[in-house]
Amino acid sequence: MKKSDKKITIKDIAQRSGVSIGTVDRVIHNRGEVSSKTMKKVLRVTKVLNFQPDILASALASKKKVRLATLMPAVDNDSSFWKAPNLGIEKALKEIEHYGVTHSKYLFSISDRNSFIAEAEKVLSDNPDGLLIAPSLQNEALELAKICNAKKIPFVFFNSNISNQNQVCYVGQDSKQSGIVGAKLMDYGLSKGSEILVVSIFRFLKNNNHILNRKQGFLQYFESNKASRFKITSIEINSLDAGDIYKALRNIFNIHPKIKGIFVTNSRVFHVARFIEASNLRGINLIGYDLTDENIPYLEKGVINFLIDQKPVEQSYRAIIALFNKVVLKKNVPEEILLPIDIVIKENLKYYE
Amino acid sequence: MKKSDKKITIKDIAQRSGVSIGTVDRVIHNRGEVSSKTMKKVLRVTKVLNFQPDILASALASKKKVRLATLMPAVDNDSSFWKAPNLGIEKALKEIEHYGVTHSKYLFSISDRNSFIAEAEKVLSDNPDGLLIAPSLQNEALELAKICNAKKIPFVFFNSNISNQNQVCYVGQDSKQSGIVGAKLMDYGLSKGSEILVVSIFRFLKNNNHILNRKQGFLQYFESNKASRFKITSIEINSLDAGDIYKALRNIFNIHPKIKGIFVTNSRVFHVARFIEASNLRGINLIGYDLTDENIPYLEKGVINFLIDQKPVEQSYRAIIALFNKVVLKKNVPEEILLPIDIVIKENLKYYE
DNA sequence: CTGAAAGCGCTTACAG
DNA sequence: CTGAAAGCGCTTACAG
Repeated sequence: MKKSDKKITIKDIAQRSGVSIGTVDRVIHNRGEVSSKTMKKVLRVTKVLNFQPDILASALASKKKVRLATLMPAVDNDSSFWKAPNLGIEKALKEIEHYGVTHSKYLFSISDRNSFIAEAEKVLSDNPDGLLIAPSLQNEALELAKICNAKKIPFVFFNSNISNQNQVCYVGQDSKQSGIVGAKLMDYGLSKGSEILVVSIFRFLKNNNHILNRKQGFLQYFESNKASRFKITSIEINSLDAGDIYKALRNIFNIHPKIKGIFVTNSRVFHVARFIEASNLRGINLIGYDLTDENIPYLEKGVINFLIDQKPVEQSYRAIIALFNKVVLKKNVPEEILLPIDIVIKENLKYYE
Repeated sequence: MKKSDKKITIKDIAQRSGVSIGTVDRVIHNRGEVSSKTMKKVLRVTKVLNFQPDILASALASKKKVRLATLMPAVDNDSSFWKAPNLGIEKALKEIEHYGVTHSKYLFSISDRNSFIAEAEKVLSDNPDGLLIAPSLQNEALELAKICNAKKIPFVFFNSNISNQNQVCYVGQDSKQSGIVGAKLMDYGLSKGSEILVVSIFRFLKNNNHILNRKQGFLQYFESNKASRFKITSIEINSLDAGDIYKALRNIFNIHPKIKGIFVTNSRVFHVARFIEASNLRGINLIGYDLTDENIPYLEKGVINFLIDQKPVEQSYRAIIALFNKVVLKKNVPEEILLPIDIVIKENLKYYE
């Protein structure tokens, strides 16, 4: 709190070291052409005076341009989830544009692996100074990560993660824990002996740990806590076609007509809500993910009881800032930035939209 | 997106207007000594070129110092709630210190109206350029607001609000809506016919709308939705003494032994948790506010089911930034910044701490 | 009322 | 290996 009043500048440290400010700049940025003797001297003074460079002045004087890029899914016509990250990216860019940061976006289709590969190639040929990746198609993203490492392009994963790829950082939710939260909410509201259904809907389920982990977390909660209270059934639907999904749900309800709780492992929960409405089912506890345009009306109507929000806007915002900190400010960035598992009901919805 | 590539500067607009950059600066900052003719000319060019001043360069060149101040409750030994805002204030200050912002803190005791008045007088005699106020003692804060208006000191309310005082902004939660959220969670988990207790604990209850509004929201939910499902009783405890609180609770439980749900309208919910534990009561649904050091252990143990978080760190952070935007950057600030009503359970706790 | 000049703290060639 | 100088976009006295 009481720090010395006057801001100390490279001028001060130049004087105290008996060199010119140009030399000070060289040692601060470690760009060589300095004798080890003066190097040491300057570094010492730097420490002693606790010099903090003024990054505003630095940005002003520097003509350097930094090019960032983002590779993420396009909004598909099934779910609008991927609209939100754009807002976070834009917000972050606005804050850092004064630092000479530019940005390009590359969009792939979440149901088309080839589109991922094509866009990844474009990114690589543009050779950005830093890359933001949503690795929703895990196998393909893994390949990309390897190439980035080879080309020394620092990258941040956001929304979902792949462990140990030398990413600068992962920004997103702990997917398994979010499943546990879903389970707790289910447990809290369901009466003893009820039957529960877990629904996973994704084109390439085996290729997406994010969704699998949620299911695992959900199941684990009941295994460890109250194995006997509920009977749990799971289905996987490897299609985004509304007809296919409807058929699969109708089929499972024919077999298990007494299901009273449904947990959907991603934003496709609205399909289940539609099914419930169309089938005129009553008293079903429905929990899913994400405040998408498709889901929100069902939360408001009470067909969906809880939506778990992953803060998609903040994810991309924080991810860009993390990349900026690493690439531009050379700051240390934490390996993981885990965002809250927000529990959204009709009554607190408007503060998350 | 496609904006003209080159950044346009006061130099550009000086050239295009046929004046010097000094003059441009005068009109941009409206500091007079400019003929209306050149004024108009320069303004026109400014619009046409869509000139955006570089605030980094501006801050660098300017020697101006801006003094902000905060008046808020000290941490009392009953609840640690007021620890959190300090973090938000510090985070904000770190981000804006390059702009020449300094800050002083003034702490009053939430149980001592005179201490508020004493600190308010100190603030006023220091005459800051902007003031952050937590108006927990409403009547006293109201007086202060009036004086600030007279002295033209812009101020932001945070945590709780007093309407129509010409504040720059209110940053905090919608207290009534948070009560509604509490009610919904109570409703969701309680079986029909249960009895509910609403507990308010505060030294000067009548002097704090924030807490009263929460209660009102809670009651309103049940009045409008399910009047008949539950029986609801309320008590007010105008003391922070643990003995007094314990006695009051014991008394109410003697009269209403079948209470199955308790809603506490502020961070003092841990008192009720202690009572429940000590009395060995079972199957009680307990909902309260704030992730304080006192409350968290009871959430973890399962004595408290839900805590509604008001994001105290973010509140103060956003409040300082709002003040900064208004005072330093002369930006427009929204009248209200309403933060989410976060629902916290044991399972998602760690992401909010 | 207006302009020229110095300076904020740093970076970037350029000369030696 | 090192220093002096110009410049980033803006603000601030100072002359006139």
